This record gives sequence, C-alpha cells and structure tokens, in this order.
Amino acid sequence: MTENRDFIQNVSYDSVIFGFNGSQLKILVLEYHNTGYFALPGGFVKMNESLDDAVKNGVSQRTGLQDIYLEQFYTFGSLERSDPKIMEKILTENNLDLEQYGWMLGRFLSIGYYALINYEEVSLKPDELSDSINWYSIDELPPLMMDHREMVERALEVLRNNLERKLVGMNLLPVKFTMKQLQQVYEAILGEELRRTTFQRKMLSMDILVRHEKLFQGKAHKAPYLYSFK
Amino acid sequence: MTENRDFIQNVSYDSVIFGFNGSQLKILVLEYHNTGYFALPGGFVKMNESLDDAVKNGVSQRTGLQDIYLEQFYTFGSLERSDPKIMEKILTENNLDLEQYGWMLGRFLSIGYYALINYEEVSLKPDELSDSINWYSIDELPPLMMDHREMVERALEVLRNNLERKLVGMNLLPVKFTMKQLQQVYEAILGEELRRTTFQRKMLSMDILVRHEKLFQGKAHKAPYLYSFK
DNA sequence: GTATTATTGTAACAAAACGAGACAATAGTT
DNA sequence: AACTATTGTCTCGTTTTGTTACAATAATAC
Repeated sequence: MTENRDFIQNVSYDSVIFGFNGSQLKILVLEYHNTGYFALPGGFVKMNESLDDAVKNGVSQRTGLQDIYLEQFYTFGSLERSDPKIMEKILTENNLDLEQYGWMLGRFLSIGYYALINYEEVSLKPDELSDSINWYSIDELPPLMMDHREMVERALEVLRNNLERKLVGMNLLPVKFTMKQLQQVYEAILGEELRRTTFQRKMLSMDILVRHEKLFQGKAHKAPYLYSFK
Repeated sequence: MTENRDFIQNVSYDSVIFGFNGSQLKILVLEYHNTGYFALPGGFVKMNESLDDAVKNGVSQRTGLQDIYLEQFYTFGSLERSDPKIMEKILTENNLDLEQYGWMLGRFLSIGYYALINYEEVSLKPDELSDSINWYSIDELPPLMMDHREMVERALEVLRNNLERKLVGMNLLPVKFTMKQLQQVYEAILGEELRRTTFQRKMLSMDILVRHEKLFQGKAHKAPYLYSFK
C-alpha cells in the first residue's frame, strides 16, 4: 500500500465542533460526495506540525474562525474502528487514485478534540472530499460513519464534566448575554432543566460575571440585564 | 531512516503507574542503561493490536499483574517533545543498531495512560533497554527525560478529577482496608489533609462499602473496622 | 486489676449550600 | 390604565458540610 510521507501514518484527528443557536446545542457534520456517509470534520497530522496545530488548522479552514477554543478529549485506538471499505468508497466517489491515496485505507488511531465556537460567526466551507458541512442538533444527528457517533457521546461527556471547572459559556455565547441565555447553554449541554433562581444565585455568587446595561427586546415584560465574563 | 513495519510509526504510549504503599502515592520509573535517563514505562503499538491492548500488555510485563485498571488521560503531540539525541544515546548505550532501530529517533505522538495497581502484588521486571524499574514517591521523583514530568502532572490532575466519580480506592488498596487507609489514599492523591469525621460520614453515606470484622493491630487503642467495596 | 493512652465511631450543633415558592419591578401590549 | 410575561431578589425550609465533643475500646504501664 502506498504512503504519504507528509503525514504521520495511521494517525488522524476528528473534531466535534459545538455551537449554540440560542436554544439548542449543535455540532458540525459533513457529508461525503455521493456516498451517504456523514462524518465529523477530521484530518491528518503533518510530520512537522504539532497535533494541536493540525486540529486548529483543520477547524479554522472549515469554520473560517481564528482563535478557536479546543480541548482534546480522547484517543480512539481500537482495531475495529477503521473500515477500509468506507474509505475506499469515499475515495472512488471522489475520483481519487487509490494508488496515491491508498494510505487512507489502513488502520488509524484518531485523536478526538472538541471545539466551542460562536455559532453566529462561522462561515462554513466544505473540504475537497465532502459536498456539505452543516449544523445538526445533537439530538437529531444523522447516522454517523464508523465510530463517530461514539466520539460525539464521549465529547459531550467530557464537556459536561468540564462544565463546572471551565468557563464553557464564554466560548459558546456572544460577549454580552443575558442570564437566560447562559442558563440555556448549561441546559443544552447537561440535557436537563435547571432551576432559574438557583442558577442565577449560583452564577452571581461565583464572581465571574460583570453586569452591563439592560437589553430591551421589545417584549412585554421586564428587560433582563446583559452580562459578560470578567 | 529505517522503519519497523510491525509497529505504527511515530506513535508511542507512556504509562504512569500509581501504587500506594500505605502512606504515600508512588509511581514506577525506569532507568536506561548507562545514560542517567529516567523515564516512564512506555512502548509502541503493533499494527494489528488495539491501543488499549498495547498498553495493557506493556504494563503487565513490567508489573507481572493481570487485570490492570487503566485510564487514558492525554495524548501528547507537540513537536518539541521528541528528542532524537536522547533516543540515540539510549540505543547506542544498549549496543543497538541505529540502522535497525533508527525509527525510534523520529517524531512521536505519545498517548498517556495511568494505571492504578496494588502496591503489594507487583513483581517488577525491567525491560531490555532499562536496567532498573523502581517505585518513586510522587513528590520525590528523579528528573524525568523529555516531557515525562509533564505527563505525571497531567495524570495526577486527571486522577484527581476522577476521584469523585470513579472508585479509585478499590484499585490502590487491598480488598479489605480500614477507613483510615482509605482516607490516606484520598489525601495522597489530593495532596491535602481531609477531616476525619466528614470523610467517614461521606464514605459511609455513599453506600459503596461493606463493613467486616475489626482489625486488631496490637495497638493501644480502639480497633478499626475493616471495609471492602460493594 | 486499674489507670492511662491513642484512636475510632458517632452524635450534636453550627454554618453553608441548595430547592422551592413568593413577590415586587417592569417593558411592552391591549 | 389594566394586563401579561419575564426578571431580579428575598424568604424559608431542607440538605449537606464543617467542627467540636464524647463515649467506646485495645493495648500498655503500673
């Protein structure tokens, strides 16, 4: 089987890119040309490039964003996870030379990263092999190829565990946001409803927020304050 | 540079093997022949072997244990972490052919795992390249080569985070243990002292322990109960 | 034996955190 | 001017945690 000396062999990365549309947690999923295969955005690591940079560049290219919040969550290394049949179909449907790209059919370790990005700011760009990249709500995902579904589950699990210790909201919300928006981010990630008063009290007591002017939304009720992270 | 087709190229694993000697948290560190280099036990992943199995086998061989509790904690992928000079010295001091083992001098991604094992049960075996493998207290480690020190720090960090969610004590203690021993494990991992009464109340309220007979230690005070995990 | 000692198990009370409900303030609608 | 939905805050009761206290007890010293 052929190789590609530019990349580390048998290693890939996959990214679970989270965004928040105001009410739902979403991730980016791409679809490969004429195959029906849905997949997480992924890529390979160049021989003279750090793992973090490889992921950063890949996510940047697809989202048009710089300064992306990334967190590594797991490395997938089972034998069963790799499926040369699937990769072969993707290559042939893209009219790619199996001689040249045969290295993609081998067994791969894949390092999983999740990204938290501001949903509003992205401008999506599919890569060469895929004809679309789109947001999907995390509870309405299409069937994902290989072990990508498991990757999403595990990313979510780690994200939930990190929720208390890292300022997750900062990366999923605009700079200024209401308490309700912040609560909705937490609820979307945890997949459960939170008590409004308890949530508000806790957030305020943590001393991480700055209160700004009120936000007048043109609604028939009291206007909420805007907050930002300190 | 030569290759070895049996292994995935440019990928290794390293293991932080924790044990508890009754009062201190310790890890296994090996020393390479005639080099002064101290390192974490590591190895490579065979092309037809899962990542988990590779680590399991490596740790088994060095400790003589089966059924080892392993947890992956991070994959290290910077460019600077690899140092061909160090690897070259290790190879030459072991009289190994640079032509045959030259693939070890390249750039490596390394997947970090930590293991929790029963200190009493191990029978240590150095591998071919190292002349010793020994327990070191985590606050009296020798200078470790490359980024192995950082690996230990990060393993500890993840272990601490997992302390509440996983039954860490089960793997570091004998089957039956006293409440004080359990507390000492927690204190050693957290690096801080815990209140005896609060700790005891919390552990008992979690409904994970079974109380057995008392342990008479020949000491001039009340004998503690022995416990095991449910 | 009996007093002594250090440690253990648990109770008791105080302080802090949290759940649940209530209510006043208020931006816009009717 | 009355009404509506949402927000910010307070209260009160419950649960959890921190702290102190104390009785029980296994071995030792006498």
